[in-house]
Amino acid sequence: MDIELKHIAKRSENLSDWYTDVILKGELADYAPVRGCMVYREYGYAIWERVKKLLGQRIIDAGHQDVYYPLLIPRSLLMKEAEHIEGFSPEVAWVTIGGGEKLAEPLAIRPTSEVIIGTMWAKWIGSYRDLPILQNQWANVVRWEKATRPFLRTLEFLWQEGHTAHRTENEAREETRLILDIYRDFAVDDLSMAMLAGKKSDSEKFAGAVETYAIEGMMPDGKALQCGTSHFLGQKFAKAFEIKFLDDDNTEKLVWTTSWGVSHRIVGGLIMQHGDDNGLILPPRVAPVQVVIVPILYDETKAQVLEAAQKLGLLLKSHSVFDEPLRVHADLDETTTPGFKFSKWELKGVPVRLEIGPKDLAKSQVMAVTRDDRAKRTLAFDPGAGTFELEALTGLLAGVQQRLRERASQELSSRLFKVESFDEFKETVTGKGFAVAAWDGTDETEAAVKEATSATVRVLKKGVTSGKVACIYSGRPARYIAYWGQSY
RNA sequence: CGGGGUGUGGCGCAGUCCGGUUAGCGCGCCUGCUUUGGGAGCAGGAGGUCGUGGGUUCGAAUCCCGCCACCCCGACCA
Repeated sequence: MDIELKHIAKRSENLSDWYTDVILKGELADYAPVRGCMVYREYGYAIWERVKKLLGQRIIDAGHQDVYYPLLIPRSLLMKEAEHIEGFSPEVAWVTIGGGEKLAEPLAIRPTSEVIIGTMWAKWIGSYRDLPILQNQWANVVRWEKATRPFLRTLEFLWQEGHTAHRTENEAREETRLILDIYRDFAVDDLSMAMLAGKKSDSEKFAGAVETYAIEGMMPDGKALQCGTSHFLGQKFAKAFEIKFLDDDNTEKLVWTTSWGVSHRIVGGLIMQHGDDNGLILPPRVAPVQVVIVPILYDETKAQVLEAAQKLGLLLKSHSVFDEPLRVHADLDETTTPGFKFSKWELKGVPVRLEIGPKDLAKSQVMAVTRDDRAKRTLAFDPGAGTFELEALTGLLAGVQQRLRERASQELSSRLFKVESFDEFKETVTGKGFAVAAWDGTDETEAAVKEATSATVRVLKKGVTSGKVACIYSGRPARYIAYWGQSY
């Protein structure tokens, strides 16, 4: 049966409008009365809380501990690392008045926390025995962006920023790559997303980094979205902030540091990679509501059906899926029709819906519908005996999680194009996806390509080429094979 | 930040060009009855001073200027 979708734009026709519609009408977020800022509503914040839980656990499991540093950073600290301030100064917001008086020294609202953290580390680190330092903070930061979009780019955003200090270069480099793996695994396993992971070109590096690695997702409009970055900072910040330690050979050395972050932008990527014309499709691991129960109410049977729906809800709440209590919501509202509820929860992307009506009750079953493929099947449920096919439900949830992952993976594969000519290159990066193309490795070439196509190197493919391949733009011997694309 | 567009009950819009009684419509909302397995129907009702500040005028949603916000394209960025 056809569904009338008068309320949201079609994802297949207008991704941009669809994106805004599902966020506003799905009640994830709303625009705040401050330019470029958004309010996370209950459902949207719940998704972020899931990200915090799942990614946070991976970070903790890798040996890091959570901390919290101040929001405000004295100007003098921010100025200490030259590349860092050069990169960030255009987008820093400043506090110049406090308590009604002009401040002697302006305070920056943190755009990121390297400098204030480095300052404290210089105080805390004395010996090699104090290393490594493995910290993570969940925080908000402000970057004065010119153009904003919910989740993808906002003036204030929520993120996780990790900061580590190490005794040796090698250890810090390993940390950088470990985090990249954690980010990729989190995106793939928990969010069912598809990502390219690799090193950034110099021009795309973090301000103050020696090397930057990133995970990059591909969106349905053919544009890339950077979803997480991991930076090897070398000794640049250690030098600027004099973060030194006495090694076991009794000589004073500078530490090696890293920093890395995933922001709420990844929620924007999650939304875009998984939806359909009916709204969001959330992978069960991150879905705030994994199962919604919709009772089908008629006057004569209302009482029994409501009671059964409630019982089912309680039963499911005590069940665990993916090692966590099942997140179930029984939508017992008697003032809206079942059809309305179906659409509403589909818009919100709930992975599994359980319908229970008089016909089901008579047959001791419920109707289960999976969000991604809308497949229907019955599951045995006996309210009297309190029995339900819990394992089958777990299987349905696992199935959604896996199908989404496979679909995203196929979608990414279908958007990788090996290109041999610059014409092909241009066509690919304007709406099709990633161009996999040889690059001579120079800033000039990357800048020229960006000028001509607005595409940049998103990440480099591993390894250096033999030099026999010609750069897609300059024709000179290539140093790298790169994934190029236009980005958000 | 440059170019383009938009701003009128909660949402989507008409009205603006060419100023003139009580600013309309659809959806939503409230009440009642009938409904309820894919966004229910009928009846009644509430709700806006036209983004905002100034100006022109006897009179401004409508004309002029400033500002703000949002959308699209570009530049910049997680």
